[in-house]
Amino acid sequence: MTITIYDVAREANVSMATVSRVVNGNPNVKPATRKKVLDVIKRLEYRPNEVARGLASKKTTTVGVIIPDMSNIFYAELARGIEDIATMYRYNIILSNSDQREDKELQLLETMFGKQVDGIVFMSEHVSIDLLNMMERSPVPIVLAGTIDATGHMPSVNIDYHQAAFEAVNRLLQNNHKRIAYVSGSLSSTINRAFKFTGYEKALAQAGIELDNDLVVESEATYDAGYTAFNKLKSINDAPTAYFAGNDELAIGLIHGVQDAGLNVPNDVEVISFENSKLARMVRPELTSVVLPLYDIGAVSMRLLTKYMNKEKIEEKTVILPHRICERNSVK
Amino acid sequence: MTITIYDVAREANVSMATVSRVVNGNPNVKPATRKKVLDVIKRLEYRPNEVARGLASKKTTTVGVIIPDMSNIFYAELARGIEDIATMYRYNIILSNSDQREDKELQLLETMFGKQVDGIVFMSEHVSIDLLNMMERSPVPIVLAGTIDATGHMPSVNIDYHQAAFEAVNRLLQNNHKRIAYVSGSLSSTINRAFKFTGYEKALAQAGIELDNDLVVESEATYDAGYTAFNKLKSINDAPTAYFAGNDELAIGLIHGVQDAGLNVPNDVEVISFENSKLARMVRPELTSVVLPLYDIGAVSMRLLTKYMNKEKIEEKTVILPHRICERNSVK
DNA sequence: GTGAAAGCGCTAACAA
DNA sequence: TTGTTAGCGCTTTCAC
Repeated sequence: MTITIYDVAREANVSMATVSRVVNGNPNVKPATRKKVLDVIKRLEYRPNEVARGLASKKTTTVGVIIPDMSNIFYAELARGIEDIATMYRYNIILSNSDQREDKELQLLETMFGKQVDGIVFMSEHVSIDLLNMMERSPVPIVLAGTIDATGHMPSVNIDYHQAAFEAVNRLLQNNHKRIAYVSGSLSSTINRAFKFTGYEKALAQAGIELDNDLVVESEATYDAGYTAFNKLKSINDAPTAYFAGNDELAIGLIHGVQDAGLNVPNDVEVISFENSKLARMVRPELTSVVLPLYDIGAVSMRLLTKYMNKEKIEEKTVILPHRICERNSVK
Repeated sequence: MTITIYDVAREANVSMATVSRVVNGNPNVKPATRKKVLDVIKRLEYRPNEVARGLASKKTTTVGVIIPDMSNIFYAELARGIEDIATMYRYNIILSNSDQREDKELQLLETMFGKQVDGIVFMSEHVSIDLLNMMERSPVPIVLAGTIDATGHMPSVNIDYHQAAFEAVNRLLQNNHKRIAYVSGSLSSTINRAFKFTGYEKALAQAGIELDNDLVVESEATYDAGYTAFNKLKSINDAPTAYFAGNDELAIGLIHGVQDAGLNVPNDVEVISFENSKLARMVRPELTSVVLPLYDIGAVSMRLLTKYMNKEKIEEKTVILPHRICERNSVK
């Protein structure tokens, strides 16, 4: 038998409204009766039913988080930032994996609406029109974390990927490389295609180097793919002497490819990464990398969401966090 | 204006009970009226309010997951297994980080009870008495995933850590090592202390080697800690020639320590790990490791939980999954 | 096969 | 300062 607010009221000889008041910290309760109620609550081990509360108040203090893959270190870090800020603001999180499948993303949004979440943080490498339509008709605020909405309609938090990629490639250019490869994750990812790739392009153009499509390889964003990419590129004519890797795993795969070919990083081949997860220090040489502040992106997204949920005034609906390059030893 | 079951009923000229029946797939509805209702639902874009449903039915189809740190690759993998099976059974997941702090764990349980979750999957390196007491008085089933309950009262899924550690150390013994170090994560972790350590102990004893406490180093379970541990042990008298690492990060730190000291793995020093995450293949040499089936532990835990939630008969309340050693190149 | 009506446990006016 | 009373949107008997 679960005990309800009504039981407490009866035991304490007050109305349920009064119990509700003390439970919700409403100041309009005489200290004496507050104490009386609190005592009964403790004695009966009363615990408010948040579902009932949610139905009555139309607020569930839970937010939905839609993530491509929580076992991916990249997204796990983002999610941790989200969760930390969520708990700071007393929200709980319903976390679901979408595996980047649009149908699942759509269905997950639907599920979260049904569960009456107070808001949603959404992550994906590509936001389709259908998704955007659904989001714009959302009953609750949604913010995009580390994900790009081409229309710019949705609140979002990111870094300037284009500029960051530009700088990364420039860092390589600085060492006089003429043949710089871009080993990217999937180019169906908006960030990879429309921002990082164009940053790469721009840096080359500015250095007067013609883009060679043979030097841009699209693959999964994994260690094996990096390894494979190097082995594919090492034997082409005029092979690249430097690599811009889409993420740390790719970079490590690349480096091991180089080393297994009897070459040295950074003396024979230089590699710059784009992520700076804790993996970056777990290779020899350690990775020089653009630092993507994943945790912060998650945290700021959630903070932004709380502002929407509280109907606070929003200064920046599209926030761009700063980035930098962390110098280590994969680039001279 | 959100539209409710009542709106649908009115538009379809039926009672809300009938709408409820079609929404819930109750067969006692004439096909014609079912169709009529379905049409109205589609036209009005009606979406059932799961909170109201939860209040009325006393089931929320959501389960709580308490995890030490979701940004830790180890737990993230476990959580992914949990989530996959949860969605397979149409549950959603409320995920919260405890950072292994008992007060947070306690409070998180309380929160989840309040949210009326239908069940809980709990992970922690140490389950205190207070926690156990609270769990035994839980209104909903709880299963422990990859975590040990000394009393054996709670349902749980694990591997035989003791035996696995025993085998790992034996693998090293097989190569005639006499000085084998155990670089563990925190020994306040029940698994590390009561199972892996004793497995190590037993293997040594059986080989007639006396336990040397200088060779067991307790640290964080991180890359840096592994690196540091090697540097601490390399210069002691009769330094270890083989290492049993508590997890992959530790193992990689150890290996880089060895290499930075100008030594070779596995020729000068051998290292065996205990985890086999994807990191295991991202070092040179690749790690020989006990494979801890994290994803499966998560998946099986969740499956077990569904059985409890459905009040199915439970065959094994304490499930032990099989393990094995994956041979790669950090051990000869 | 369908409807009426009583809750589920709480919040939030509104009165007193 | 406290109590009364409607709901919140749905499920679930129980009749018909």
